[in-house]
Amino acid sequence: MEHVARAAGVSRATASRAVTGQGPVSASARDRVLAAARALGYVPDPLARALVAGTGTRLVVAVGGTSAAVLHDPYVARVLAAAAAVGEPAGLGASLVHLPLAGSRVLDGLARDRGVAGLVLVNTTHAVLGALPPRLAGRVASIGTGSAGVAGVDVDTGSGTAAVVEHLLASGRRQVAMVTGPAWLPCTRRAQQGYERAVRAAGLAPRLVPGDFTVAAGEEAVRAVLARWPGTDAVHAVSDAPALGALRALRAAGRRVPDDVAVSGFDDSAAAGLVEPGLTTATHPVEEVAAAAARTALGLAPAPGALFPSVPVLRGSTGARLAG
Amino acid sequence: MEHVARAAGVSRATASRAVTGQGPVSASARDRVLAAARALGYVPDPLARALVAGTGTRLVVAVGGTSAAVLHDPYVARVLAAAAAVGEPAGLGASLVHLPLAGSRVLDGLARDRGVAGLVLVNTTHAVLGALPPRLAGRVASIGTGSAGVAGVDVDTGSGTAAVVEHLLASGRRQVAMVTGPAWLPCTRRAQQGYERAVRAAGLAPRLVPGDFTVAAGEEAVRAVLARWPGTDAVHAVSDAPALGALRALRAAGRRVPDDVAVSGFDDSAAAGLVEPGLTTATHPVEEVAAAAARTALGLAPAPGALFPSVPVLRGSTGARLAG
DNA sequence: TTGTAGGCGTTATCAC
DNA sequence: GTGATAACGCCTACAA
Repeated sequence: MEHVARAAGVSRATASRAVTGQGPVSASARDRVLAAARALGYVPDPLARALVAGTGTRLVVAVGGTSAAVLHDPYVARVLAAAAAVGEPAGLGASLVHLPLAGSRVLDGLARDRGVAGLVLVNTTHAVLGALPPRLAGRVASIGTGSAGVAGVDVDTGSGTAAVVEHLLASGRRQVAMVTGPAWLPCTRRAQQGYERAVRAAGLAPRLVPGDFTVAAGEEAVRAVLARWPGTDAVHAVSDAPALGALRALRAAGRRVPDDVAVSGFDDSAAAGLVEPGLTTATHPVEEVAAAAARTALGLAPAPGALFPSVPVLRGSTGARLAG
Repeated sequence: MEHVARAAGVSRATASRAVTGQGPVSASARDRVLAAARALGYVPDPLARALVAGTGTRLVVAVGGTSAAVLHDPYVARVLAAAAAVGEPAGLGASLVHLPLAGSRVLDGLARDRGVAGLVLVNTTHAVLGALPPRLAGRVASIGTGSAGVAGVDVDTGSGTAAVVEHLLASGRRQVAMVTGPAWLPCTRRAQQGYERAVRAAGLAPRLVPGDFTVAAGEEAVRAVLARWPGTDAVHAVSDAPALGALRALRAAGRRVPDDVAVSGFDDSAAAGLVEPGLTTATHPVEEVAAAAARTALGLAPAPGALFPSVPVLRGSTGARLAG
């Protein structure tokens, strides 16, 4: 910038004002500075800017979970990529950290780290929300559950789930079980409530089995379902991975899908359209949700007022004839 | 750090030497500084460090491709996550950018941007390697094709592919076609050569059809294969996505897998184990490869001397009895 | 071995 | 409207 200022015949201060657009600058000076900057190929140093502004240079995506294995989840990778895309224009990178269920050590470290520009919480628990250091205030957004001080950005999982379950019921299923999310994760409650609402509206009783976001959990849950309610004719899972596990376990148990048992999931992951039969699920804009959370954490935009929509995607696993 | 130094009764310079481990410090002074740092919860500011060192704060993952859609590829997301994991301890974030096939504009911008600590190239072309600005020298690593000035980190796709194709041949297949990678991507040549080597060793002629890393390309390629060589009894694809597409297209064409036609892919993606029949493929340590590239770009480690290994994973799509 | 002083590139606060 | 000047937090000659 020294060079730019000299080339334009002004001081560094004026040059700075011209490139940032902040503060008073005469039109002629501004034009000369901008021209010089372009000619010299000047690019402002994000570091120095962040240093003086005290804002940090990276957007941290912190994922709650019982083990660091959650960091390998494809969904988490999508969120990270979306966060990186939001930060890129401003020269901000994205980081990925695991947040143990009961530990504010990581959170404290993040709060002290001056390199942290913003924090996006994934799989947010009340414990995390409660342990959030005050220094982070205003720079945090949560995908899912929010709180008084933390903006929550989320999908209308309740309606999305209810719509999928209603499809199961409309196609004649009467014994519909659900593989729920882990008990420690509050935002999966809404999906569960959507299921319960739909099932009760049809005059049926909910059949809940605990699970999580893994294929293995879906397999195990289905074995539990079949043992407890052998007549089950439909299984809905809190996300696609356990639904795919359910598909496998049902097949292993000799049940035909969708003839004997229908299966549905949630998220419309890449694999949902590839398996045979295709997995009925609900889609929602993962990248958009993550980007909105990232922008909110960075103070680039206010938290969206409404929930992002979730719409059913009907495929063969529930007997639908629509292509996958 | 001011506080830490004062608490330890030394100057800022000594405190700095103690925390960085660089330069001469007496043991007693070092211990006092470290103790004080811990007590005060001191965390060095990565920004200020990078500013004075001129090293940047983010690790950029640049992905070559005909369109920005490559940024949504699950494989790219895995690479980004691995890069983020490598940078995290040093307070470095990761960024994701698209590199058009024929454009050094992006590369030039990256070279000027002082926030860039290192660059990891994915889907590297010779054009990109040739257009690499000298200012980036020593801070770049490529996953796949490298060059004189750019460290290449890669998988032994040749042997991995050959091993999978040999499995096809060993199980009696005689008309084995391959869906190759895009012509502009040099590193997929090695996979193709592995296929050709295996096929020729069996006294057969190669049957090549161009494709890319998408499901749709696999579907289209299979239609071309069946039109040209109706007797085809096996299809190997350059990666899992086109292999899964091949699976679908074969089924749509009324061919049974694996009875009529065997199918194999490469990468061992998440979906490979979930489809029915399971997709035979070759696995390799994507995260390790990406982490090695990231470390190399950051100067944290020299480029690995040998190729990372790729080993076949046999599943039902080639008639293997091993579980998927 | 230690302290002092200078600088990394930028923005913000003042006088002018 | 403009130009010095002081930060931001850290590292590193250089001198002691």
